[in-house]
Amino acid sequence: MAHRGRPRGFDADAALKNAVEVFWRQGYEGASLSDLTAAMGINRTSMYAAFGNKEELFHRALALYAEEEMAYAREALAQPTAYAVIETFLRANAEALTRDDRPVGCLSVQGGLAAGGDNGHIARFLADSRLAGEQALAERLARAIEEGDLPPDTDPHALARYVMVVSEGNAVHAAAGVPREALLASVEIAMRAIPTRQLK
Amino acid sequence: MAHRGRPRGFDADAALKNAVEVFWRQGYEGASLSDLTAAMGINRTSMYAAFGNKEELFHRALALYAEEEMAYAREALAQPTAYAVIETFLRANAEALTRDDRPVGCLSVQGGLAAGGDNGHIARFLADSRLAGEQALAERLARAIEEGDLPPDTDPHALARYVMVVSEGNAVHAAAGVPREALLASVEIAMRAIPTRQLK
DNA sequence: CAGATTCAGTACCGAGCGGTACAGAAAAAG
DNA sequence: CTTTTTCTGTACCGCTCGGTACTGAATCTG
Repeated sequence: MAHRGRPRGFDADAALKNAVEVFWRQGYEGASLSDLTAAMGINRTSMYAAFGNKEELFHRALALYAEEEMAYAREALAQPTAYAVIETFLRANAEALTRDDRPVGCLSVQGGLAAGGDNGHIARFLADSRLAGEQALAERLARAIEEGDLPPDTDPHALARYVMVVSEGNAVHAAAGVPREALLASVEIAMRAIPTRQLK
Repeated sequence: MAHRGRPRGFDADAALKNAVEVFWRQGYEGASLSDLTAAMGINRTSMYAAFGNKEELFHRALALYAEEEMAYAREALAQPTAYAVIETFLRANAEALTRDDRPVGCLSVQGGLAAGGDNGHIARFLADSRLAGEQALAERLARAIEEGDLPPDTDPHALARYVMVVSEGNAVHAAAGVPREALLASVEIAMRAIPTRQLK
């Protein structure tokens, strides 16, 4: 199928990347179309032609965020031991929450927590996406139990949920301006709750 | 000073209590004046006469929330040992986050996380109020160190921050619909990071 | 009683929202 | 060249927002 007419004059991926930052800083409801299009450097009309509407733009933005800004999570899952998986994840998470070239905090956490009215499905969508990460971690921990890397009576879902609780709590702290070193100190304490193979 | 004119025809405290629930469920920006006055059972005009404006109403609502819904935190601080203080706080917190006669989650956490634009000072105000609680806990833990109740090399601020991280992470989970038992399981794991006098 | 204050209710303000319509220019295919 | 598609830009849609003005009735003090 051939292409007819004037081609798109902007880089949709680059524009989406800029939209991510706006949603990250201001949340779904707090980011107005004027904010978004201004940051994306394109016109209102072009945005609707390229992405459909605000909600679809948000979905695309969250997908890009998960792919680029959460890459450390997938890398952490590849660590050889459960302890290393968790420690790598939480430390990288604390650093990602406080990168000085990015908004502080986590897009998924602060993007839709307050959306309780008409946009309740946004909050549910974000919660489900976080739950998917928690599930992936639980499966990795279940494998660790099979490998004798965690005590056999460990509940992998409960442990994964605890890790995500620390991650999200740190996200709330980061959004409040707590510095990186303080987040890492919380990670260090949190790691004391993780069983190690040696202690078994 | 005497009172002249028609007296107020509604219970301001009861109306404020209803406003708390709306802010709790929908956040600061998500709660419209129509939502608020409808729940409070009073007129728009009466609200402005009694509370000033939306932001002052929110301040009053948060104060009432801290006084009534966070009473368990002050009770927890009165526990005899640091371990008991933390465990009592986190368990009561998990239950408060999932009371079926109240909105799920924490007003302070979900009330203003997404407020990044004009209402940024709301988020900062909420963060400061959470920090005050963290500071109170840190002082209680410092006393515990003096009493030999925690190892002398313990950093009370870091430990208090960790406890608040767990509390806020659980608040995020609760807002996502995670049930009480799951929150309590995270508390149980989190407690493994808390030193006890016996283990010293 | 008169005067003061608050009541409930409604209509309205300017502003911003998400989204659309329409303009005229630009760049591709045939 | 014509046609088609997308471009940029502006104006506008209906709606909701927080907040105000005004009305007439109600209820207090003095």
